Amino acid sequence: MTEQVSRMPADADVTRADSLAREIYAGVANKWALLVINTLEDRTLRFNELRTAVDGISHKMLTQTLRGLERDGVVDRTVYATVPPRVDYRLTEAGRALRDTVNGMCAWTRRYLGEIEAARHRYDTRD
Amino acid sequence: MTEQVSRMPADADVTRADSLAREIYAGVANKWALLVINTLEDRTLRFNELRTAVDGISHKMLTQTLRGLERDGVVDRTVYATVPPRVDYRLTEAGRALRDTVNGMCAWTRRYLGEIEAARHRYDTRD
DNA sequence: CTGCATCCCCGGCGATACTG
DNA sequence: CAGTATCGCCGGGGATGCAG
Repeated sequence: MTEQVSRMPADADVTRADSLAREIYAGVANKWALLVINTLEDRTLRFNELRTAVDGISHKMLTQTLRGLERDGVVDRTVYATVPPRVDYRLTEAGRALRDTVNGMCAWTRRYLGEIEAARHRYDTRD
Repeated sequence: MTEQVSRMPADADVTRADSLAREIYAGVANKWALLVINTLEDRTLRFNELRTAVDGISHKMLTQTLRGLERDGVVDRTVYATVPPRVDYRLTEAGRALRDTVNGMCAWTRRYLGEIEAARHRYDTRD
């Protein structure tokens, strides 16, 4: 009996975990999040330092991206009660682990840059 | 003299390569592209098989994503002149290399699923 | 079955202005 | 300096229909 009633919740948990993973994956798999993670590397940066370093990102998108990463425990946010205020951002342990995989994507881009360019030219001039 | 005239183009090339890398990075760093790459793995799949497997992706987005990946030489597209038509998609060598790094992100999600969930709860119930 | 075009709407994102 | 809120637009992307 216990086996029967416990089966359904177990399956439901698997489904929930899957959809959660999907959601996390989708949240992290976006341009700005990955660029921010890449930029942070091992450094501790302030809001405007990040804003300058990421280049192309707007004030709003940076805030939004940082909130998401902070919520997921990827970046750590430290507020200093000074005036003017100062806020430091750095990667958490989970964030550094993620950064390692993100670096792999960067390496891939560099490694295949030439091939991709060639493939594009072939594709664009086909026929 | 040759050194002087060759300097400017060299710098320009670096800049161009950087922006190209950025563009490729941005193109690949999106939810649907990564999910398609993950789904393809080592298999060869037809359009509708992919459509079903990726779940949540629309007809239009799948077409669009596949075109982009095909153009960048990440996926290989094979058309059979049969009726009804049949089109097979598979990862190229570059695509498989990219998949390896993408798998790293999946592994990361699984590894930190619990921590992320906890971090979210902490964030959402702070104060 | 696969792919392209069209329409249309919702929401992401930039710009701007205002608090602490 | 850092963050929040509001507004407005442009475009991503879903739905649908048609072609090969």
